[in-house]
Amino acid sequence: MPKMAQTADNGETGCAMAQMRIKDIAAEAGVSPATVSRYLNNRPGQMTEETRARIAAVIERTGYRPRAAARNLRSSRTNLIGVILADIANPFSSAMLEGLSASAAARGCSLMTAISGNDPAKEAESLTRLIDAGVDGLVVNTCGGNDEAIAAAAGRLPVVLLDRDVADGGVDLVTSNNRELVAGLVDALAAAGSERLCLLTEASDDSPVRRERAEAFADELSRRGLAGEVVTLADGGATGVGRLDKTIRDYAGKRLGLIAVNGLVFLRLTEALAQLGPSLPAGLKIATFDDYPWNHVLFGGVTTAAQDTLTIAERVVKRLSERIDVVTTTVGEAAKLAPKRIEIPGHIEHRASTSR
Amino acid sequence: MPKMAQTADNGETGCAMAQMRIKDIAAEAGVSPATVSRYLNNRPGQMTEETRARIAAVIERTGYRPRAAARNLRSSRTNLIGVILADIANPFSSAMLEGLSASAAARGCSLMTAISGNDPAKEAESLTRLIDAGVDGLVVNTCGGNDEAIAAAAGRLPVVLLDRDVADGGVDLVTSNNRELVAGLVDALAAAGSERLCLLTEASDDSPVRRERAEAFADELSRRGLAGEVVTLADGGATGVGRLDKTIRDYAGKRLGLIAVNGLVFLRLTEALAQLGPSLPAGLKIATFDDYPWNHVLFGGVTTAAQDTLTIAERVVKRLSERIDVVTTTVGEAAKLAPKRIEIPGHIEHRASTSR
DNA sequence: TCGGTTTACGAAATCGGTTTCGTTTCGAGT
DNA sequence: ACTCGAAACGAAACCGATTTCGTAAACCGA
Repeated sequence: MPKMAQTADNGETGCAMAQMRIKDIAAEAGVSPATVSRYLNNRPGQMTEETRARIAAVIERTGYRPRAAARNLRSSRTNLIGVILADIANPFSSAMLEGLSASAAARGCSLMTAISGNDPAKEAESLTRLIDAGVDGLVVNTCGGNDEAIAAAAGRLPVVLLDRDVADGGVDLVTSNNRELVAGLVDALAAAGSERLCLLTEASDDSPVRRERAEAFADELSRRGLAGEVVTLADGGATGVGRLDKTIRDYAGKRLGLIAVNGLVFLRLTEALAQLGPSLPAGLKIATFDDYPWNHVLFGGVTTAAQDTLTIAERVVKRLSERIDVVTTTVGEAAKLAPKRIEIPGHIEHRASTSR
Repeated sequence: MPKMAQTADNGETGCAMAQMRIKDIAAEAGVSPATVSRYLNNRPGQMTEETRARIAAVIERTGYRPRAAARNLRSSRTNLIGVILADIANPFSSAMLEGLSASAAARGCSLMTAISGNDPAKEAESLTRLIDAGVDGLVVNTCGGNDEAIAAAAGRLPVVLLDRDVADGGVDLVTSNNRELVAGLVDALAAAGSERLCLLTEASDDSPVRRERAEAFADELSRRGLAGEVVTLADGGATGVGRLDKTIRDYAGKRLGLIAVNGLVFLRLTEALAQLGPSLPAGLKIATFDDYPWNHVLFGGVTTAAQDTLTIAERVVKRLSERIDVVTTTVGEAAKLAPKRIEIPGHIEHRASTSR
């Protein structure tokens, strides 16, 4: 015999305690739960303006909020977007997170975040944890080493890669237009009179982004007939700085132009230069990627290739939404979206470090 | 008449497609769904070692993963922790997020994050959105202006405040020991020979943190009989820098010691100093809060009050877990935990800016 | 006025786990 | 051998929404 587990006292005691359920609202408004549900999701099967008003009034009065868990179960949608970030200390990542948060909120979604700290094992764990949690889609700024796992995930639910691609290549990717940015920095240095250009990179950094920037750099040099090379610093410690130091000393006064491939390398460059003196050696010009707030201040301002993080975030969420909509709309395997590569233009902040 | 909606074909076709349900596992292992559920949550009602092994084998083989939404619905727990951050651009916040992420993951929880961008309206919206999503508890780094809403939330679910308190005061708070840190910085400056100290703050910053540091600063000065004052910069733009500029010029060569109340103020201070010259004016000593990576580099290294973000994060999650456990364990209103204020000691990074 | 569509809405199945409660089995005590 | 209590497990209710399907009323053109 089924138990009677309805709310016992339901008199007009305005005391809307102990969490209302949709059927309570329905009863109070004199309609069925189905109708309330339709109201909540304003579904095609419309209702009388009068019914709508009655339901609205009850909900307003009781402060009713539908339980997400129940909704998720039945509809198998959570309105959650999973985000895996490689390195939150990187301002690019934090800016990204802020942008993603805003764009997602604008679509009524919340963010579930995980941070791998550049550890592939953690990244893999985050991947399964977020998927198990039931996210509708996934944004991954991968640290590498999980390419198959990520590709596999992309086969099971919408995934958009952020900034860093996977080997396979069958997954959506949103990134800055690195070739354009590299060209912009080379432009700036050339205009400042640099005759020989170096792109500074780190040995441990074998990311697609680094490779792309390095290739673009080489292409750009040969296209303009400029001299230059890619200088790879040893990781951490004095060795790298020493190498850098040498490079700088070798060329000091010879119209050398330096580009740091990312903010971390720029930090190490700054340290090395600090040993030579607080201001730039004469004739040395500098530019960098990643627009840290400090770039305004160091050396009186460092010319910077700034990424349009807000737009990137927006496009990521937009693309993910498209995929999510397809998944929940399409019946079978039909209408699979082809993987897409989206490049967002950035811009160059011209500052004192590349003035004449 | 109830429909037969079981999985139709269930032959030994190892092809474990279309998402297994707990009853499929149960059938395959020759037990009831209840037993599988007990296995998944290793519940007190134990089972035969043999049964356990059979279930484990089936789960292993099929790669079954329980659907979180269903679990959440019945148990009304989500293993989700909501996090609201005021300003993700602040490295303190990103470090915090990383720490929270790790600590939460260690307890099998995921993070739902929202970023208010110091906008009270967004913060309020995030508050309701996260609560509606069903988080088990909430970590709030408030930007202010929502004190009653936050207090109200704390009455309905576990809430732990991060760094910034609310007016009411009835909510758990985890923060750095600001008095100790201020004392440490004053120590460093005094040891470096500064005779007159200024604490630089911003007009727009009326946060409890700023107040606490300012009070501690004043106390520390009078305790040691040192001269000094709190200097409030006008917001943004030249005015603030001008004010600062004047202060510095007035005192230059007079053993002035400056403390930036946070990283943002330090940035502006650096800008102002850059106008005077790339290295510190003679006799000027500097110290700051918030350990940005650049603090190693600027002025050859800036003495910094560093917060122990990892420990803070860990204690936040621990405290939140305690509250969550109480909520889900306790029957009635009994055993309410009293609000608690937890202070985590930080430490001073002594660098060149306060050397003799 | 009448068949044929819409439109508005309700009854009940459903999502996939968890939890309660009851039954069977098994071992120990006398 | 028989009772009793605990351990192991199954049947079925349950969480609270969504969704399907069916029906009655309203509408509409001929």
